[in-house]
Amino acid sequence: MGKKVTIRDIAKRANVSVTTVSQVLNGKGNRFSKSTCDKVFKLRDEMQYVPDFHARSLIMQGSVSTIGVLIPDLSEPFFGTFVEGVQKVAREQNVIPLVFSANRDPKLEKEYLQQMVSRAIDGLIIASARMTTDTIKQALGNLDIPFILFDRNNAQEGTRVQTDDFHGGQIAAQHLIDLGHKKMVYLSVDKDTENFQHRLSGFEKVLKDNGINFDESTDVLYSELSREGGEAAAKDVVASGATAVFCGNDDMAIGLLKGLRELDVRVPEDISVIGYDDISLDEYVYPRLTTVHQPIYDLGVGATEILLDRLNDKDVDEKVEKFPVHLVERESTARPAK
Amino acid sequence: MGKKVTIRDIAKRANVSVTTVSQVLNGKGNRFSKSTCDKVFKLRDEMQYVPDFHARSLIMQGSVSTIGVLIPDLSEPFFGTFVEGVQKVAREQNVIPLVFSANRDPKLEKEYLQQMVSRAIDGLIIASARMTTDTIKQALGNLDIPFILFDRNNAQEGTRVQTDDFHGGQIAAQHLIDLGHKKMVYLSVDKDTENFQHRLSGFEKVLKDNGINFDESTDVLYSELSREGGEAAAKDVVASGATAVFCGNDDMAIGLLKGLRELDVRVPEDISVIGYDDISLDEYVYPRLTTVHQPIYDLGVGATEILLDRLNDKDVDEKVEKFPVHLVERESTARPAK
DNA sequence: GTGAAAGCGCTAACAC
DNA sequence: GTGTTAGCGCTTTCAC
Repeated sequence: MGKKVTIRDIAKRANVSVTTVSQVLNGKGNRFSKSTCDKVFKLRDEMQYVPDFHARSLIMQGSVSTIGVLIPDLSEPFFGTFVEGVQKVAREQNVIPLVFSANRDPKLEKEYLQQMVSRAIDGLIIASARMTTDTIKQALGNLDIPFILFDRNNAQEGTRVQTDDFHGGQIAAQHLIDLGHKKMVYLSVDKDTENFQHRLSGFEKVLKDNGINFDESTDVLYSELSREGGEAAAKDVVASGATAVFCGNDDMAIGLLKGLRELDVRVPEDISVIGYDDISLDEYVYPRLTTVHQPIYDLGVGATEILLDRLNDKDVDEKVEKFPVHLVERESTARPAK
Repeated sequence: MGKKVTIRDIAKRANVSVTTVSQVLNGKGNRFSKSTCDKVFKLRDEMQYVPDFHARSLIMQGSVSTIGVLIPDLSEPFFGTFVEGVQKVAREQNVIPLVFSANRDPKLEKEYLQQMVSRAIDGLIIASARMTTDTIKQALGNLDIPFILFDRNNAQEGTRVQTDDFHGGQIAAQHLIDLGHKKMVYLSVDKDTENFQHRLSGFEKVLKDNGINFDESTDVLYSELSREGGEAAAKDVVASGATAVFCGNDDMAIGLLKGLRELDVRVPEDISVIGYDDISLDEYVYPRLTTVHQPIYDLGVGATEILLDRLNDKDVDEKVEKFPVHLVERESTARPAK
């Protein structure tokens, strides 16, 4: 017991050659007699044969079947949802996704990347702020494994899926202006990650266009990109004197909600809060969070579809696919108090 | 470009044999001259050689290095956190975790299981209510791949990690009783999943011991095990006339909080709510959720440690490791109104 | 209809 | 110090 059943074992028991077994089991058994086929199939079930993936893929290097997914942190629902999108497409197209969460550790990211390469993955989806296209290409060696970049990535090249962050920033600003706010701040993360920068640009542009003062040196607040970070920023937000704050993402916004509550600042009566992402939690915090919706699940779906397309036709050009964002108005924003 | 670099290519360029390259690269090169070693290392870097995992593991079937993790849904932070725990230990012990999220689809679960087997994983961690030990053993064929069961599992056998659900139920009941509640209901999922049943038993026992009426046919409310499910149950909860409700898990509790708010029922003034799990969100909902803490991350750590122990010494007995639970008192519970 | 043999990339005895 | 050789489990060409 416990010994792995091989195609040889089956062959022996069936009194046929390994070739026969292999062919029959792979549906290429037209040329064999029905009785032989039946015998082999029966034996496979009986002996619970499972083909050895390693041996198999050692030979059939070509057959698309595994993609790697590298993300920062699985305990964040944001990435979990993204991965679910990936898995959906993978499932449909019969490819196996290998998911690694690298905990934002560059060393680990590289290690996992190598792992995936050595496991002969056919393509990659990478979500990591830290990794540059160069780092990735280097880790990939001179193999030309196609990869798709996602979110928080400074990359200027490479195929990738994105949402329109600039427009997202605009949407947030317009909403706040429509409500009548005159003094707003942007709460973001202290890294010049491209997409947060874009959001700021869009936000700032609309403010300026509407003749509202916005000074990056004082009206952008920085904190950690997490609920804890948002919570910690509460007193800075209050100190800023703003009547509305645009948060870099929903996690920060949700943290901020808590922080403000503890300072006895009412949302949205005293301060309006608008987030970014539209994670499922937004519906369940109090007050329900107004936010800019990003189609996270769809991004997972889209990234995977693009990747799989490229795998099937290697010569598809590098491209950037942008997904639309939109406002989801809930209860954390309102007209400022007079 | 694009062609995979093999150990042979290196050997050729270095004018040595494949053995030499293999040995040197695997740190077993004491017996080779320094110059040879240097040459090989240099070439490896230059040519960006990455060993082929498949070829390698085809031979070294024994060397522990990959474990499979099968969970229901990655977008649930509960499981995400669990997996992070797994990854931590895996990282430390240099094993690679393959994570699959099967979306609660039994067919998919089986498929992924087979995938993992064919990828020659050395051990498994399975979190799935649906899978019985038999199903698993069957999917595993006659291989004796060690596996650890986790959460929501009806299994009566097999090594597994658990928390003390019975005690958790007792804790919840005691807390509510201490606050002075006399009429309580249990909101759970309509599946007789063992651990929810245990929680109920513990809850009920303490109530009865305190001379409080509890009738399973009327005082147990059922709904979906999700935030949506909790929300939907709000009116039933109100209709029950209870002053406190014990929820099967935090997701339900958080949904319930929202549902009650929409019904203009105040928590905890009108109704107290206590959850189960202690997911990180609890701090951020309003009111902050009182709950029974399960060490989710630690469970991931524990499960992995046990698995790895078994892998290193196959003869460890099947065992059940229980992790302690405790009350986390926040703001969603209070004395009932007079 | 069926099987023998080669070989995927690698490691590990065992020679020399 | 270094190379030869066999073989992991599988697929595939080609011969019978």
